[in-house]
Amino acid sequence: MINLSSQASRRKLRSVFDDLSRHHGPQYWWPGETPFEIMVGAVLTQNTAWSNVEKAIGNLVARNKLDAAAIVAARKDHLAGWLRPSGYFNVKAARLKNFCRWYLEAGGYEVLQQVETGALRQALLGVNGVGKETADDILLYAFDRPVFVIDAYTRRLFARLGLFSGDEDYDAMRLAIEQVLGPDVPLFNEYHALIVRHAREICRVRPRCSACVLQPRCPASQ
DNA sequence: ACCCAGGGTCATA
DNA sequence: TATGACCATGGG
Repeated sequence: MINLSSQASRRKLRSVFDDLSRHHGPQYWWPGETPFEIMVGAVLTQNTAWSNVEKAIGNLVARNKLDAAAIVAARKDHLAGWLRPSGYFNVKAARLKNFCRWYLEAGGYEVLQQVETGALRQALLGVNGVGKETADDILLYAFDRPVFVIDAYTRRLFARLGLFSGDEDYDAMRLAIEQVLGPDVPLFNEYHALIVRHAREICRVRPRCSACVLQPRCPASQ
């Protein structure tokens, strides 16, 4: 990893954000009406296109099952059926049940909002099916905690900008960026949203534009 | 037909 | 600690 404490790296991280922000405008993330819906979406979007997640959440809403107690009470095969469009539906049915069981036993949103960020992160990581990125999505977007989410796009972008080698440990990369840019919840929120937006709506339409550095096999970055 | 998606777990070495 | 197999639908 390069020296992120240098002024050059700091300015680079800022200027990339400014460019993305000017280009795309505000993103209003995370899509979802409530913190609980954001948490459900974070689990369902694991390695999955958001358009498919929306269908699964739509199924839950249509059956009045977008609720932790209802999900815990539901039969697993029924839940899997509702989650089918989001892929990995058997795995995700189990994961979502695990998460909801923990969420209820922990006391729900108001209680969890009182928990210190590091402890809350550890608790989330203790849920089978919640890994680091999912936990950080939940911390940042459902609990408004100053956590920088590291996903595959973020690794590619920062690696190809020369800020990282790309294969750093997740938390080493996260902490380094958090030190340089934050703590700043609105900035972390918008930065991650812009990176995903940039990959989703530009690179596919114009595969040779500079944004294609976010794609797995970018001809302009190898 | 192929590639990819807003990952994570588990078994194995 | 570090790979590899596995999970699975839907859009480009």
